[in-house]
Amino acid sequence: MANEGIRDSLKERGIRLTRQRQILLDLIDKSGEHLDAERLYSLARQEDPKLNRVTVYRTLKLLKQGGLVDELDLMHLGGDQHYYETRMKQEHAHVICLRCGKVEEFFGEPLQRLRRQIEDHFGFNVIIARTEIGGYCSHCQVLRAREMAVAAELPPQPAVPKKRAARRA
Amino acid sequence: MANEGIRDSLKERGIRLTRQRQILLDLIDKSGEHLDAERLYSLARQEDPKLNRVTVYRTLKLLKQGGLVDELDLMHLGGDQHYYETRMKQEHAHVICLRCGKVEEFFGEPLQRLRRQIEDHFGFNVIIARTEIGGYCSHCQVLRAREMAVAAELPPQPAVPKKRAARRA
DNA sequence: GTTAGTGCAAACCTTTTGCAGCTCT
DNA sequence: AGAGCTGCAAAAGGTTTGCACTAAC
Repeated sequence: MANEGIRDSLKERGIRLTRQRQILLDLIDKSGEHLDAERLYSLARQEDPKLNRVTVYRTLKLLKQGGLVDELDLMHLGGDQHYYETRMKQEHAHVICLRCGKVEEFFGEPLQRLRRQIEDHFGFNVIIARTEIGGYCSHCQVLRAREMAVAAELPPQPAVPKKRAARRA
Repeated sequence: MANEGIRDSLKERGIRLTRQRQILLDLIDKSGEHLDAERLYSLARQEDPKLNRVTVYRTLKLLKQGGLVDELDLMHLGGDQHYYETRMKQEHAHVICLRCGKVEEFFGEPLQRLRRQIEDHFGFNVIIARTEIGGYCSHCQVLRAREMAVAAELPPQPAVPKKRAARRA
């Protein structure tokens, strides 16, 4: 278990480390991807089928308020849900491909510089910074160019209804 | 009417400029604040009481897809709705006070620099960048310090239920 | 006269709340 | 025992969709 930082932080504030929270904590902590509540719920149920969706939301809220996880939108590409990541890493921007949905992380000095400038300029006390960048990754740029060329030759396509996520069980 | 840029852009793509859209366009364009759909709807109804909320959403989607407005979250301080602003201005970050809710805009070279670095680093084609910074404005920093001091002396406060926005009509 | 756009109602997805019962300490 | 948590059901908030009617070109 690698999430001792989080566990300690919770204990200090008298927050109980229940079985459900341990499951969720472990999942968030060791997941490579950016999980949303529904995905986290579905993973958690594999370990405890009784665990309720509401508990997932309550736990996420707790962690968010405690500054232990960051909440992301990832440009709302997958819908209006939120995504979560542990707040251990250095500040970084999320770079989201609008075509394939791949998410890259960018670390670099402009982020620190931006933070510093805003603190200086406004006398602002920065607590949390979120930078999300949408565009096309190198791979999708060529695919997209091709798609555009084809679309230009064809009569206007009948719009395919945007697929929504499957109704939850 | 100052929104000729938007009007032209719509016309070029054969999108009709209906009375409803003109109302909404004018409101978005000349509003100083960051409007959400509900606020826009309420303003629009003052000019046309028959105008439907759905039309507001459809128009916003249209403008967003056309790259004519940017969609913001403003750190979800006021709830999970989105805010909109015309995309005429130079790229800027939004700086939101987590206590009083005031939103400042920050223009500055770190933003351009960040964009450039990401394009170079990933070979990424940046279409839209969104930076939102939460923290405490200079004014609220002192108020907050005072509040914390008081809270520390008092027994734990009974949590006041978070007021949700009034149910829509 | 077409085709696109509107209004209405109803659905949808995501998240929150109320409350009774359970569980850590 | 007592505060804190959970699960369940139900609601809320924000947004989208289906469809018949209307209006812009």
